[in-house]
Amino acid sequence: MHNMSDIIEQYLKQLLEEATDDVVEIKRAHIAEKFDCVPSQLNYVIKTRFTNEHGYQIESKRGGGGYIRITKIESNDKSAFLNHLKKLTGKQVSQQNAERIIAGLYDNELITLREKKLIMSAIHRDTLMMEVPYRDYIRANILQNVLAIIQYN
Amino acid sequence: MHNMSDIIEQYLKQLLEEATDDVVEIKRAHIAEKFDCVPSQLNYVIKTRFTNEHGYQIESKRGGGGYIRITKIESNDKSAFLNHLKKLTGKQVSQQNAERIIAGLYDNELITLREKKLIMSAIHRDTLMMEVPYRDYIRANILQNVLAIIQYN
DNA sequence: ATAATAAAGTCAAAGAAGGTCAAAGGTGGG
DNA sequence: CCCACCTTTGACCTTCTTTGACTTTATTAT
Repeated sequence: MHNMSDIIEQYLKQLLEEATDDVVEIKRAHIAEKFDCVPSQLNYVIKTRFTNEHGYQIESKRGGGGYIRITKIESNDKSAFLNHLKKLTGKQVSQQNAERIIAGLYDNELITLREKKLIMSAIHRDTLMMEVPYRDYIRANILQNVLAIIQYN
Repeated sequence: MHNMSDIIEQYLKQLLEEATDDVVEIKRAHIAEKFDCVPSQLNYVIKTRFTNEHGYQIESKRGGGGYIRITKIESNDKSAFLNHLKKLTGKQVSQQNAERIIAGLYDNELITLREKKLIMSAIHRDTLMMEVPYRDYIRANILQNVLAIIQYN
Protein backbone atom coordinates (compact mmCIF):
# COMPACT_ATOMS: atom_id res chain seq x y z
CA MET A 1 0.00 0.00 0.00
CA HIS A 2 1.44 3.20 -1.16
CA ASN A 3 -0.19 6.20 0.35
CA MET A 4 -1.88 7.13 3.58
CA SER A 5 -5.37 6.85 2.12
CA ASP A 6 -4.77 3.27 0.98
CA ILE A 7 -3.32 2.37 4.35
CA ILE A 8 -6.28 3.81 6.20
CA GLU A 9 -8.65 2.04 3.83
CA GLN A 10 -6.97 -1.28 4.61
CA TYR A 11 -7.04 -0.58 8.31
CA LEU A 12 -10.76 0.15 8.30
CA LYS A 13 -11.52 -2.91 6.22
CA GLN A 14 -9.56 -5.02 8.63
CA LEU A 15 -11.55 -3.61 11.53
CA LEU A 16 -14.69 -4.55 9.63
CA GLU A 17 -13.48 -8.09 9.13
CA GLU A 18 -12.72 -8.48 12.77
CA ALA A 19 -16.11 -7.11 13.74
CA THR A 20 -18.68 -9.86 14.11
CA ASP A 21 -21.58 -7.73 12.96
CA ASP A 22 -20.15 -5.86 9.96
CA VAL A 23 -20.23 -2.58 11.83
CA VAL A 24 -17.34 -0.51 13.01
CA GLU A 25 -17.44 2.76 14.85
CA ILE A 26 -14.49 5.10 14.93
CA LYS A 27 -13.48 8.43 16.31
CA ARG A 28 -12.23 10.51 13.43
CA ALA A 29 -9.70 12.44 15.47
CA HIS A 30 -8.38 9.28 17.06
CA ILE A 31 -7.70 7.52 13.77
CA ALA A 32 -6.16 10.68 12.39
CA GLU A 33 -3.79 10.78 15.31
CA LYS A 34 -2.94 7.11 14.99
CA PHE A 35 -1.90 7.61 11.37
CA ASP A 36 -0.54 11.08 11.92
CA CYS A 37 -2.72 12.82 9.37
CA VAL A 38 -5.34 15.54 9.41
CA PRO A 39 -8.83 14.45 10.47
CA SER A 40 -10.40 15.44 7.18
CA GLN A 41 -8.32 12.79 5.47
CA LEU A 42 -10.72 10.29 7.00
CA ASN A 43 -13.54 12.01 5.17
CA TYR A 44 -11.59 11.70 1.95
CA VAL A 45 -10.96 8.01 2.46
CA ILE A 46 -14.59 7.38 3.28
CA LYS A 47 -15.91 9.45 0.39
CA THR A 48 -13.70 7.68 -2.13
CA ARG A 49 -13.65 4.12 -0.78
CA PHE A 50 -16.64 3.44 1.44
CA THR A 51 -19.55 4.69 -0.61
CA ASN A 52 -22.94 3.10 -1.07
CA GLU A 53 -21.74 1.94 -4.44
CA HIS A 54 -18.95 0.10 -2.73
CA GLY A 55 -21.48 -1.54 -0.48
CA TYR A 56 -21.01 0.47 2.69
CA GLN A 57 -23.24 2.71 4.67
CA ILE A 58 -21.96 5.64 6.68
CA GLU A 59 -23.55 7.26 9.70
CA SER A 60 -21.98 9.83 11.93
CA LYS A 61 -22.59 12.20 14.75
CA ARG A 62 -20.83 15.45 15.60
CA GLY A 63 -20.24 17.05 18.95
CA GLY A 64 -19.28 15.44 22.20
CA GLY A 65 -19.17 11.68 21.93
CA GLY A 66 -19.23 11.98 18.17
CA TYR A 67 -18.36 9.06 15.89
CA ILE A 68 -18.30 7.73 12.39
CA ARG A 69 -19.99 4.38 11.91
CA ILE A 70 -19.24 2.26 8.88
CA THR A 71 -21.59 -0.58 8.09
CA LYS A 72 -20.97 -3.16 5.44
CA ILE A 73 -24.22 -3.54 3.60
CA GLU A 74 -25.82 -6.93 4.04
CA SER A 75 -24.65 -8.96 1.09
CA ASN A 76 -25.58 -12.31 2.56
CA ASP A 77 -28.89 -11.64 0.97
CA LYS A 78 -27.46 -11.47 -2.49
CA SER A 79 -30.74 -10.48 -4.09
CA ALA A 80 -31.31 -7.57 -1.76
CA PHE A 81 -27.79 -6.33 -2.30
CA LEU A 82 -28.17 -6.54 -6.06
CA ASN A 83 -31.48 -4.72 -5.92
CA HIS A 84 -29.75 -2.02 -3.94
CA LEU A 85 -27.11 -1.70 -6.65
CA LYS A 86 -29.76 -1.67 -9.35
CA LYS A 87 -31.38 1.27 -7.67
CA LEU A 88 -28.06 3.09 -7.43
CA THR A 89 -27.46 2.46 -11.11
CA GLY A 90 -30.82 3.72 -12.24
CA LYS A 91 -31.32 4.78 -15.85
CA GLN A 92 -27.98 6.52 -16.15
CA VAL A 93 -24.74 6.15 -14.28
CA SER A 94 -21.34 7.83 -14.33
CA GLN A 95 -18.20 5.83 -14.94
CA GLN A 96 -16.99 6.58 -11.45
CA ASN A 97 -20.12 5.25 -9.77
CA ALA A 98 -20.28 2.26 -12.08
CA GLU A 99 -16.70 1.40 -11.19
CA ARG A 100 -17.53 1.58 -7.52
CA ILE A 101 -20.47 -0.71 -7.99
CA ILE A 102 -18.38 -3.21 -9.92
CA ALA A 103 -15.64 -3.04 -7.30
CA GLY A 104 -18.35 -3.70 -4.71
CA LEU A 105 -19.49 -6.79 -6.61
CA TYR A 106 -15.97 -8.09 -6.64
CA ASP A 107 -15.28 -7.29 -3.00
CA ASN A 108 -18.44 -9.17 -2.10
CA GLU A 109 -17.33 -12.10 -4.18
CA LEU A 110 -20.28 -11.91 -6.50
CA ILE A 111 -18.04 -11.74 -9.56
CA THR A 112 -14.59 -13.04 -10.38
CA LEU A 113 -11.58 -10.87 -11.07
CA ARG A 114 -11.86 -11.54 -14.77
CA GLU A 115 -15.53 -10.71 -14.80
CA LYS A 116 -14.68 -7.50 -13.05
CA LYS A 117 -12.19 -6.63 -15.75
CA LEU A 118 -14.62 -7.55 -18.51
CA ILE A 119 -17.38 -5.42 -17.08
CA MET A 120 -15.07 -2.52 -16.25
CA SER A 121 -13.87 -2.42 -19.82
CA ALA A 122 -17.37 -2.59 -21.26
CA ILE A 123 -18.58 0.45 -19.33
CA HIS A 124 -15.45 2.57 -19.81
CA ARG A 125 -15.92 5.87 -21.56
CA ASP A 126 -13.22 5.02 -24.07
CA THR A 127 -15.18 1.94 -25.07
CA LEU A 128 -18.50 3.71 -25.28
CA MET A 129 -17.04 6.48 -27.38
CA MET A 130 -19.96 8.86 -27.23
CA GLU A 131 -20.93 11.98 -25.39
CA VAL A 132 -22.79 12.25 -22.14
CA PRO A 133 -25.65 11.90 -21.48
CA TYR A 134 -25.97 9.03 -23.99
CA ARG A 135 -22.90 7.38 -22.58
CA ASP A 136 -24.39 7.31 -19.10
CA TYR A 137 -27.59 5.77 -20.44
CA ILE A 138 -25.81 3.00 -22.31
CA ARG A 139 -23.57 2.35 -19.35
CA ALA A 140 -26.60 2.00 -17.12
CA ASN A 141 -28.14 -0.42 -19.62
CA ILE A 142 -25.07 -2.60 -19.60
CA LEU A 143 -24.75 -2.52 -15.85
CA GLN A 144 -28.43 -3.29 -15.30
CA ASN A 145 -28.06 -6.32 -17.53
CA VAL A 146 -24.97 -7.40 -15.65
CA LEU A 147 -26.72 -7.07 -12.32
CA ALA A 148 -29.68 -9.08 -13.54
CA ILE A 149 -27.47 -11.85 -14.88
CA ILE A 150 -25.55 -12.04 -11.62
CA GLN A 151 -28.77 -12.10 -9.67
CA TYR A 152 -30.28 -14.98 -11.58
CA ASN A 153 -27.27 -17.06 -12.52
CA MET B 1 22.34 -1.84 -26.53
CA HIS B 2 23.25 1.64 -27.38
CA ASN B 3 20.39 3.89 -26.67
CA MET B 4 18.72 4.81 -23.43
CA SER B 5 15.44 3.12 -24.31
CA ASP B 6 17.14 -0.22 -24.87
CA ILE B 7 19.05 0.11 -21.63
CA ILE B 8 15.92 0.91 -19.67
CA GLU B 9 14.13 -1.96 -21.38
CA GLN B 10 16.86 -4.34 -20.27
CA TYR B 11 16.80 -2.95 -16.79
CA LEU B 12 13.06 -3.44 -16.44
CA LYS B 13 13.25 -6.94 -17.82
CA GLN B 14 15.95 -7.76 -15.35
CA LEU B 15 13.79 -6.49 -12.53
CA LEU B 16 11.05 -8.77 -13.82
CA GLU B 17 13.37 -11.75 -13.81
CA GLU B 18 14.39 -11.08 -10.28
CA ALA B 19 10.79 -10.74 -9.19
CA THR B 20 9.34 -14.02 -8.04
CA ASP B 21 5.85 -13.27 -9.25
CA ASP B 22 6.46 -11.65 -12.63
CA VAL B 23 5.33 -8.29 -11.36
CA VAL B 24 7.41 -5.20 -10.91
CA GLU B 25 6.32 -1.85 -9.67
CA ILE B 26 8.27 1.31 -10.34
CA LYS B 27 8.13 5.00 -9.69
CA ARG B 28 8.47 6.73 -13.01
CA ALA B 29 10.35 9.73 -11.67
CA HIS B 30 12.72 7.53 -9.74
CA ILE B 31 13.77 5.45 -12.74
CA ALA B 32 14.07 8.58 -14.82
CA GLU B 33 16.45 10.01 -12.29
CA LYS B 34 18.45 6.80 -12.09
CA PHE B 35 19.05 6.86 -15.84
CA ASP B 36 19.18 10.62 -16.05
CA CYS B 37 16.41 10.99 -18.59
CA VAL B 38 13.05 12.70 -18.70
CA PRO B 39 10.19 10.83 -17.02
CA SER B 40 8.19 10.57 -20.23
CA GLN B 41 10.91 8.39 -21.69
CA LEU B 42 9.61 5.65 -19.46
CA ASN B 43 6.26 5.98 -21.19
CA TYR B 44 7.98 5.63 -24.51
CA VAL B 45 9.86 2.54 -23.45
CA ILE B 46 6.72 0.97 -22.07
CA LYS B 47 4.60 1.87 -25.06
CA THR B 48 7.10 0.44 -27.53
CA ARG B 49 8.43 -2.58 -25.62
CA PHE B 50 6.00 -3.69 -22.97
CA THR B 51 2.74 -3.90 -24.86
CA ASN B 52 0.09 -6.58 -24.61
CA GLU B 53 1.39 -8.02 -27.82
CA HIS B 54 4.79 -8.32 -26.24
CA GLY B 55 3.20 -10.21 -23.39
CA TYR B 56 3.10 -7.55 -20.73
CA GLN B 57 0.35 -5.82 -18.89
CA ILE B 58 0.62 -2.28 -17.58
CA GLU B 59 -1.27 -0.67 -14.73
CA SER B 60 -0.59 2.69 -13.20
CA LYS B 61 -1.86 5.24 -10.78
CA ARG B 62 -1.28 8.98 -10.64
CA GLY B 63 -1.14 11.28 -7.67
CA GLY B 64 0.52 10.78 -4.31
CA GLY B 65 1.86 7.26 -4.00
CA GLY B 66 1.54 6.79 -7.75
CA TYR B 67 3.26 3.93 -9.57
CA ILE B 68 3.63 2.01 -12.80
CA ARG B 69 3.18 -1.74 -12.52
CA ILE B 70 4.46 -4.10 -15.20
CA THR B 71 3.22 -7.67 -15.23
CA LYS B 72 4.59 -10.38 -17.48
CA ILE B 73 1.94 -12.62 -18.93
CA GLU B 74 2.66 -16.11 -20.02
CA SER B 75 1.73 -16.45 -23.65
CA ASN B 76 0.07 -19.66 -24.67
CA ASP B 77 -1.38 -20.97 -27.87
CA LYS B 78 -4.87 -19.64 -27.30
CA SER B 79 -3.33 -16.31 -28.23
CA ALA B 80 -3.37 -17.17 -31.89
CA PHE B 81 -7.04 -18.04 -31.81
CA LEU B 82 -7.86 -14.82 -30.02
CA ASN B 83 -5.85 -12.79 -32.48
CA HIS B 84 -7.87 -14.40 -35.21
CA LEU B 85 -11.10 -13.38 -33.50
CA LYS B 86 -9.77 -9.87 -33.02
CA LYS B 87 -9.23 -9.62 -36.75
CA LEU B 88 -12.72 -10.94 -37.43
CA THR B 89 -14.15 -8.35 -35.11
CA GLY B 90 -12.30 -5.44 -36.63
CA LYS B 91 -13.51 -1.91 -36.06
CA GLN B 92 -17.18 -2.72 -36.42
CA VAL B 93 -19.18 -5.88 -36.03
CA SER B 94 -22.79 -6.93 -36.41
CA GLN B 95 -24.69 -8.52 -33.56
CA GLN B 96 -24.91 -11.76 -35.47
CA ASN B 97 -21.18 -12.01 -36.04
CA ALA B 98 -20.40 -10.94 -32.52
CA GLU B 99 -22.67 -13.66 -31.19
CA ARG B 100 -20.88 -16.23 -33.31
CA ILE B 101 -17.55 -15.10 -31.97
CA ILE B 102 -18.76 -15.19 -28.39
CA ALA B 103 -20.25 -18.62 -28.92
CA GLY B 104 -16.88 -19.70 -30.26
CA LEU B 105 -15.20 -18.51 -27.10
CA TYR B 106 -17.60 -20.53 -25.01
CA ASP B 107 -17.37 -23.62 -27.18
CA ASN B 108 -13.61 -23.52 -26.84
CA GLU B 109 -13.93 -23.15 -23.11
CA LEU B 110 -12.26 -19.78 -23.06
CA ILE B 111 -15.17 -18.22 -21.19
CA THR B 112 -17.71 -19.51 -18.72
CA LEU B 113 -21.43 -19.69 -19.34
CA ARG B 114 -22.03 -16.69 -17.15
CA GLU B 115 -19.34 -14.71 -18.91
CA LYS B 116 -20.98 -15.62 -22.18
CA LYS B 117 -24.28 -14.26 -20.92
CA LEU B 118 -22.65 -11.09 -19.62
CA ILE B 119 -20.90 -10.40 -22.88
CA MET B 120 -23.91 -11.29 -25.01
CA SER B 121 -26.04 -8.85 -23.08
CA ALA B 122 -23.48 -6.07 -23.35
CA ILE B 123 -23.31 -6.26 -27.15
CA HIS B 124 -27.03 -6.70 -27.76
CA ARG B 125 -28.73 -4.06 -29.87
CA ASP B 126 -31.31 -3.47 -27.16
CA THR B 127 -28.56 -2.59 -24.73
CA LEU B 128 -26.66 -0.34 -27.08
CA MET B 129 -29.82 1.55 -28.00
CA MET B 130 -28.45 3.41 -30.97
CA GLU B 131 -28.49 3.24 -34.71
CA VAL B 132 -26.07 1.50 -36.98
CA PRO B 133 -23.32 2.18 -37.81
CA TYR B 134 -22.51 3.59 -34.35
CA ARG B 135 -23.89 0.46 -32.73
CA ASP B 136 -21.51 -1.72 -34.69
CA TYR B 137 -18.55 0.43 -33.72
CA ILE B 138 -19.33 0.35 -30.02
CA ARG B 139 -19.99 -3.36 -30.20
CA ALA B 140 -16.60 -3.90 -31.80
CA ASN B 141 -14.99 -1.82 -29.07
CA ILE B 142 -16.55 -3.90 -26.37
CA LEU B 143 -15.68 -7.16 -28.05
CA GLN B 144 -12.09 -6.11 -28.69
CA ASN B 145 -11.70 -5.34 -25.02
CA VAL B 146 -13.22 -8.64 -24.09
CA LEU B 147 -10.87 -10.51 -26.37
CA ALA B 148 -7.84 -8.70 -25.00
CA ILE B 149 -8.85 -9.43 -21.42
CA ILE B 150 -9.39 -13.10 -22.18
CA GLN B 151 -6.08 -13.23 -23.95
CA TYR B 152 -4.08 -11.68 -21.18
CA ASN B 153 -5.84 -12.87 -18.03
C1' DA C 1 -30.91 29.42 28.39
C1' DT C 2 -26.25 30.45 27.17
C1' DA C 3 -21.69 29.85 26.55
C1' DA C 4 -18.00 26.89 26.06
C1' DT C 5 -16.26 22.82 24.28
C1' DA C 6 -15.96 18.78 21.45
C1' DA C 7 -16.64 16.53 17.54
C1' DA C 8 -17.44 15.84 12.60
C1' DG C 9 -18.25 18.05 7.67
C1' DT C 10 -17.01 20.92 3.61
C1' DC C 11 -14.33 22.74 0.22
C1' DA C 12 -10.80 24.56 -2.29
C1' DA C 13 -5.85 25.07 -2.80
C1' DA C 14 -1.48 22.95 -2.98
C1' DG C 15 1.20 18.95 -3.90
C1' DA C 16 2.48 14.61 -6.06
C1' DA C 17 2.46 11.48 -9.52
C1' DG C 18 1.84 9.72 -14.07
C1' DG C 19 0.08 10.68 -19.29
C1' DT C 20 0.10 12.90 -23.89
C1' DC C 21 1.75 14.79 -27.86
C1' DA C 22 4.38 16.96 -31.10
C1' DA C 23 8.77 18.88 -32.30
C1' DA C 24 13.57 18.07 -32.65
C1' DG C 25 17.36 14.92 -32.99
C1' DG C 26 19.56 10.58 -34.63
C1' DT C 27 20.41 6.51 -37.73
C1' DG C 28 20.53 3.04 -41.05
C1' DG C 29 19.35 1.07 -45.50
C1' DG C 30 18.66 2.08 -50.39
C1' DC D 1 22.63 11.63 -49.74
C1' DC D 2 17.81 10.90 -48.41
C1' DC D 3 13.96 9.26 -46.56
C1' DA D 4 11.70 6.61 -43.23
C1' DC D 5 11.76 5.32 -38.88
C1' DC D 6 13.22 5.31 -34.33
C1' DT D 7 14.51 8.19 -29.86
C1' DT D 8 14.79 12.02 -26.98
C1' DT D 9 12.93 16.01 -24.84
C1' DG D 10 9.89 19.19 -22.77
C1' DA D 11 5.73 21.83 -22.31
C1' DC D 12 1.28 21.07 -20.81
C1' DC D 13 -2.61 17.95 -19.00
C1' DT D 14 -5.19 14.92 -15.93
C1' DT D 15 -5.81 12.44 -11.87
C1' DC D 16 -5.38 11.42 -7.10
C1' DT D 17 -3.90 12.79 -2.40
C1' DT D 18 -2.90 15.84 1.37
C1' DT D 19 -3.74 19.80 4.10
C1' DG D 20 -5.98 23.37 6.59
C1' DA D 21 -9.16 27.09 7.28
C1' DC D 22 -13.77 27.56 8.15
C1' DT D 23 -18.54 25.64 9.20
C1' DT D 24 -22.02 22.97 11.45
C1' DT D 25 -23.84 20.19 15.04
C1' DA D 26 -24.08 18.03 19.60
C1' DT D 27 -22.99 17.94 24.43
C1' DT D 28 -21.74 19.92 28.83
C1' DA D 29 -20.98 23.33 32.22
C1' DT D 30 -22.55 27.88 34.06
